[in-house]
Amino acid sequence: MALAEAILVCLTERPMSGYDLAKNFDASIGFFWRASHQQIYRELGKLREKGYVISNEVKQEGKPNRIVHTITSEGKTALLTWSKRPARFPSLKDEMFVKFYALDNIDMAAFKDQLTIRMEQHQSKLAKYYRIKERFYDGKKLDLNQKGKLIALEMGIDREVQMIRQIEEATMKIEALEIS
Amino acid sequence: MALAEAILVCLTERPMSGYDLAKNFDASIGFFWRASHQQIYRELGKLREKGYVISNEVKQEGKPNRIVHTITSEGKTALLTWSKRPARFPSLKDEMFVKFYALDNIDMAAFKDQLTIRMEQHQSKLAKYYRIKERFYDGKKLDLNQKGKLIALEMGIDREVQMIRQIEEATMKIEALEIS
DNA sequence: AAGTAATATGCAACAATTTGCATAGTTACA
DNA sequence: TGTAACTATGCAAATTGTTGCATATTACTT
Repeated sequence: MALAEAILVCLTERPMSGYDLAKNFDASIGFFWRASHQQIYRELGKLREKGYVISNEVKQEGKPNRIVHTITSEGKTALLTWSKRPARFPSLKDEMFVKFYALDNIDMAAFKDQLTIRMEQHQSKLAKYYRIKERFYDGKKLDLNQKGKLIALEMGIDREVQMIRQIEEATMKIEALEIS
Repeated sequence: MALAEAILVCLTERPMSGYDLAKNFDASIGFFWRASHQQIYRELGKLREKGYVISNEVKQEGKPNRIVHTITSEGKTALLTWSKRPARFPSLKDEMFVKFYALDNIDMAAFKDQLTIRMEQHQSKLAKYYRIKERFYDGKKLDLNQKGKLIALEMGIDREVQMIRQIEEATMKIEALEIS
């Protein structure tokens, strides 16, 4: 249940509302741990119960009031404890691979189209990562925290590059099968 | 919910018991879609209700009886329909990356140890993949189904090689941070 | 003037996953 | 003779994740 920790990690940077966190997940830490706003709000409730965050309502005019969550020292302790526990081996789940296991029972033309779509998705993700890298990291003076994020981002870039190459290669292999 | 489909894919090869499927998931298709035996048994119940499999008890002496599941033509139709739907983009979740986002709030020594452990896990997974490739694919005459599995396996190998390299690089980057 | 997007929060239902337990016989080893 | 591993199945509870809905205001577009 690293969702709790991912939220706490975000809150070490600055106090945030659920909405802020959801945006942060969309554009940053969520590259490596996805979560919807519904999940985030529910988890924030649990974190408040445990005393890992305190929540303050901030009046806003026009818009609905924001509830800003701040990490407590208990929360920081919990983070440190978590950091010492070994990270779980990620369980990969990818329908695309399952389809490779059933080449003789699927619609091959449809599958090839899907591979193309999938490759494009990885390309647009890659482009997004590059934009972020350029905008926030290249040529900037970085503190320890930012350097860590940059390492993760570069690993993400690497992964997308690999996925694109892998799908290209797999597509060619499949085409070769069909000719023979 | 590709678990249902992953099971059906396995059953296209031959009728299997829940136990057989669980082993299959441990050693083959589960590399790309993990599932526990509890999940598999429950899903088999659903597949039976839908008429996608039929289940027959086979008497065994000494051991508990096996319940062998066979895919029906409805099941095969469902597989074909599924194959035409675009595969979901896999949502990656990796605690390790989350920890990179919190370098200034974690126990760095513990984290480095974890990176080492993680690298070893990828190495043993890689070794396993190589053994399977050698044993079942290298120098063998392969049908379409087996060729598809081999493509997936090679993508898996590629991914593990990348992960090992990535973690090595990341470890070096972290060490460089600490010296400066 | 109406529609859409963005801001901001959250409930409820459902689906999927994990974890722990339970049963029960067989085989192999020390 | 005990104990561990393997065969074989499954329930129950808890957690996590997805989908759909609901509210309410501002700002921009058609």
